[in-house]
Amino acid sequence: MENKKMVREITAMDVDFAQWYTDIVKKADLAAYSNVKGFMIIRPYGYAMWELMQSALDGMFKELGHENICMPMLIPESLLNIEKDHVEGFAPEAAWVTFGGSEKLEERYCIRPTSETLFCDHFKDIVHSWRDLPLLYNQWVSVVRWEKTTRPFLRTREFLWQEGHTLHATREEAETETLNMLDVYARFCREYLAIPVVEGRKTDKEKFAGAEATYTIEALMHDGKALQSGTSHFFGDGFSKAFGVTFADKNNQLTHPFQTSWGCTTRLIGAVIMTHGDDNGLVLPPKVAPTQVMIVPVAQHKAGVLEKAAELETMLKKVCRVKVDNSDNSPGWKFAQHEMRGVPIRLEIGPRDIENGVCILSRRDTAEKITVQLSELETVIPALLQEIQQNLFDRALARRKEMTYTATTLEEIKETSAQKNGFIRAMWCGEEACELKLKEEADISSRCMPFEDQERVADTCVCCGKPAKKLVYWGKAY
RNA sequence: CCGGGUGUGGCGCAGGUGGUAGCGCGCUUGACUGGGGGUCAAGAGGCCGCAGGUUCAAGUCCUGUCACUCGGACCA
Repeated sequence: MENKKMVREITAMDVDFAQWYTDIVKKADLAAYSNVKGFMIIRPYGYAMWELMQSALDGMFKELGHENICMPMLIPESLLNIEKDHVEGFAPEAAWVTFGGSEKLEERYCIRPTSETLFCDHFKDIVHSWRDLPLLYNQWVSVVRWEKTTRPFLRTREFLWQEGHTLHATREEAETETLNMLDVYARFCREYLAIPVVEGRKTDKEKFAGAEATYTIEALMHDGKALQSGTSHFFGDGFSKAFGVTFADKNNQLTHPFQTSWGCTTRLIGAVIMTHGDDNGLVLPPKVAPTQVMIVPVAQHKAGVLEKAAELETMLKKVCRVKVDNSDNSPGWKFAQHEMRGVPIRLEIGPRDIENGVCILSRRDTAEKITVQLSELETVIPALLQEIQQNLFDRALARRKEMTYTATTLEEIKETSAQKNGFIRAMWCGEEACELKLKEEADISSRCMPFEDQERVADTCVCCGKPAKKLVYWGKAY
């Protein structure tokens, strides 16, 4: 058995979680390193997950009236420079194009790190009247940010994402949009990824460059570190003013519209891995598992076994994403392999089962095995997939609760941070100085000011002792 | 960008004080097998990350460099 563990070559999670993560990404063949430093190749299995996420999210966006669009990849420097805070925020990680063919360009182009400026420049041309609003746009593209350290899915120099950009006639409407879209993300994480998230507002220190307010969903990983899993920004009319976007309102007054943007990325794949995985590898929520049921024939050389497996596959295709593993490997090898890749249900079928008209279903999340009549599969499997989906969410939520602490004094928060990883609920006065001090002394940053759970756990700031304004979730983050 | 670690067949690793490159797994061929990574037999596969240097002789010592990895700073 020792030997078999070595063959599996997955480091145990509790020994070194970060190492476990990078190992499993490679072993499960989700991604590979490219020859371009800091860039990642998303392999078919990982990309299939992304496609499932993409299609679910896109459906949610469209239901709310958003349309897809595609902007250029390059941003003229002059355009990027228009909004001061924005350019300062992104300058440190901008990548530049300076040549076109053999000719040095008059003006260099930034490879988009985000597309607010491009959208504004376009909005300026197409918005004239209140009748043109709102504009509800989204694009599925990749962006480039020259990160110093990279980690597959969590931080790479190029990543796939969607960025929604909307323009509204009133402040209220734009604010509502910002919060609605945050809620779409939160719902998506809960319902599809089985990841519970804390919705809240970022402090000014943590907000997006150029935004008036940034809202976030924060998830908690297996090791107690937080992961910012999606953001939604309210820009006010700051960008419109800077870019000269105007429209004639109902009173024929020239007015600057209000803007939002929101995005989530392939980082969500990392979130799924780090939220649900275990010592045997990935555990995928059924809704985003490329293969939901893997049929493993046993004694497949015997007459009728492969035929029966294929028959079941055809039947089950109507109710789930199913595949047969009829490769040459031994059944035991296949079991381990598909567990490592996180397939939610394994269906074992062999000669004995066929005789009895049954098969065995094995759950990835609990390792539980049940014997099921073949005639009942079409109803049992969808129900089981749903149960697994729910169980993963419940489990993750329970773990998050266990790893959420409360602190009221500086000593207490330092001690909690030193001993535990997780969210720490503590009051805050609103001063950036206290955020900096907590980073310095307790090694934590503010994750968000949650919408819910604004319990007044103390009257004074956990750091400076001045009157407290908000409850903040603090933590170590990826 | 700063600090630690690691680069040796496809993967995981071993190779004190320099002296003909090894092991496990995988792979190939065949046979037996098959309900948790099976067994036997016979094979194939390596400019030891890269570039210099020291030496009669470098995987091993020195210098440089690159890549990966962990942690920090910065960020989705």
